[in-house]
Amino acid sequence: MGIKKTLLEDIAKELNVSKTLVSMVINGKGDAYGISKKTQEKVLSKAGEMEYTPNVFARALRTGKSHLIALLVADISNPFYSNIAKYIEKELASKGYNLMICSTDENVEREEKLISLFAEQHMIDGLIIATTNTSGEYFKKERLRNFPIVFIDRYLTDIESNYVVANNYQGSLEITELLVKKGCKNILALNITPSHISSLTERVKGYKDALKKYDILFNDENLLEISFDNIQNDLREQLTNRLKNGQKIDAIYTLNNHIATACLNVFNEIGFDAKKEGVYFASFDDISLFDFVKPNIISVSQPVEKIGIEAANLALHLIDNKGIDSSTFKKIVLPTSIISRD
Amino acid sequence: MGIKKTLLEDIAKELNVSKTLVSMVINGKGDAYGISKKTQEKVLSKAGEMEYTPNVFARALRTGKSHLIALLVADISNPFYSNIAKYIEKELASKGYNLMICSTDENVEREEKLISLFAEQHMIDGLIIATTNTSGEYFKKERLRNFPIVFIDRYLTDIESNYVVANNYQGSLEITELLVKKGCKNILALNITPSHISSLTERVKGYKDALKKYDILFNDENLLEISFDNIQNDLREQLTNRLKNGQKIDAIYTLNNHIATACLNVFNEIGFDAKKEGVYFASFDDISLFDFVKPNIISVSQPVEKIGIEAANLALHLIDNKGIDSSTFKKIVLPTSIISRD
DNA sequence: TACTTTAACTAAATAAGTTTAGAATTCATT
DNA sequence: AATGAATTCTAAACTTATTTAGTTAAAGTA
Repeated sequence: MGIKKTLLEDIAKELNVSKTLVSMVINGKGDAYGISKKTQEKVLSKAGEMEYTPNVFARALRTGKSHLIALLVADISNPFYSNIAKYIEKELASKGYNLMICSTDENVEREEKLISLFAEQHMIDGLIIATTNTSGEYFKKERLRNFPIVFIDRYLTDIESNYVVANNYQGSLEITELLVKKGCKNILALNITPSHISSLTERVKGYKDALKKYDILFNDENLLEISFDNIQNDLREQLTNRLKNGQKIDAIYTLNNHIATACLNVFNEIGFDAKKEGVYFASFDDISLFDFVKPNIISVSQPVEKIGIEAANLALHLIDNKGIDSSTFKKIVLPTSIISRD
Repeated sequence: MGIKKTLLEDIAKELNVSKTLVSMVINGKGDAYGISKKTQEKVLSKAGEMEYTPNVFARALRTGKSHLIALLVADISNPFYSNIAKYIEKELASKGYNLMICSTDENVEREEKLISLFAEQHMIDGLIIATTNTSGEYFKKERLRNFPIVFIDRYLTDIESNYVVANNYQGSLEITELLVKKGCKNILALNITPSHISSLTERVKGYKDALKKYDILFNDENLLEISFDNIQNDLREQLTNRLKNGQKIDAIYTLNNHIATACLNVFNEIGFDAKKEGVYFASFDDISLFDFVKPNIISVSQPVEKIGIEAANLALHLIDNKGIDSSTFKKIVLPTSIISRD
């Protein structure tokens, strides 16, 4: 049946002291409560000897703190998110916090259910989220007021919030600019729909503004919206259609890594050789394997490590200053970098 | 300050019943305890109206069940693990369980600390782990006896355990065989060291047995052990050295995706063109992007979805049958498939 | 000596549920 | 009418910590 866990009371009995005292010492408050050095030592050594580990649930129940933070992302198998997750976890671990990672599958209902489960009932102390929600309505709930939430990757434009994001606008502007400088006049941008999320709208804006900057008229047929739910098929259809009709393309720019890989797949399927056709391939979001992929990929790389670390620390800051400070929102926008593979 | 949470007691007061009754109804035990249908309805509707959600800590404290399962892997940003994680999470969510994912960084101490934190103090109900440990000694601890643990990807040979793994031996044998059939006689295998983990030793065995099967003498200089901590540099050094000296190579076979990507990087660095040199490139572990990578990669693909689902269900099974059944261990070995890109 | 202060410690309340043992009411039976 | 059984519900104990309010004993002071 396994061995019985050591409780505070067991240590207390062994030493003929109260469990109050043991609790105080274990939590490092011995000095603050005036427990003698000798007693503190006795308690600590006995606790070690008996392999005491506190019951996290009893502690969380009493204190209201679980030392647990949740990370909600669309899909943990997306390397962008799994990399961020790695750094968040590392940063939190160093501060004594643990991370729960959950995928929402870009499903608003599931996202809200998870938030309700975790945050509203205070199972977690804080939440880091790449929201898939269209609006901030849900986050205005009374129950979520004052709950430490850090948005990453995407933020909601209709509510004030704490967030850590890459400079999507700037990155997109720069990569488009680079393509233009390489002589491109007809850059086909491939976006995901529904594309209400801030990161995508800003990338679109960056793309358009770069064109404007160089007096290139934005052409409606050069921005395709690919359905997220049926990405492969929809992309194949729209792309082949676009390649046949309309003005000749000199670059394809995918607005995230998800479309980028789908696009590579479609290239294979329809036998499109970007190099042969003289078409540049560019993508927002870099994946390390892009270094070895057949059509050279020019990409915007996001500072995933920085995003992770900043998000973790912002969450911890909000937890520590709950209530206080709640009127000022931290908005952290980090620079991206262009990786031009020639 | 946020709004006060609804408690069982609040519902009880509103309806003039005991919180015992409310608890029973909420937990679906109304019929079992003979609570009248009418009362049950009243309770449920009031609970909905007041947006009641149980306090997970109070519940976990009393019942000893947290409905939390932890997944420990070396590195959540490794696509192999993040994919498995995704399917485990999905499967668990459908059964009312939540997942905590943690990276151990292939660090035994960190792994043991996490197990101690989570499992020994029963923060979690079960553990799914791709262990980085050399031996099963730690898992023999009295405290872990009878704790539901499912090993994935790797298992320990010196203890009996429940595990879900791919058939590493068979997969490695098959891919080596394929290379031999393509005419390769000098296949350079690249392994990670320390390589005590079962998956790697079995892949090595599969590699050697395939050679034996075709009467090819295994050559010691054709199995390089690359240091995990310094993978890029060590690989560069050993590979360039091996390419210069010794018998000419006709294939390179990396024993996991980590070495595979490192190897691709080194190819770039040292300007090695596998295709030009007439060297096949093969790898255990498939990554979807391999489809577009420059030297064609022949790979062994593991059934990640299946591994995730089986592991999740095995963990749940162990949790449900704790104590019972503990003498028989489930060992699930799943078939791999070869992806030969020609 | 009597009173205050300080040091060192403890009993009991508390967090929010679940479970056990039993009570109150109704109904049926002799 | 009394007894037994079934139905429906509840008080109190319990889970394991933390925290509050307070006690005891020793030391210091007037």
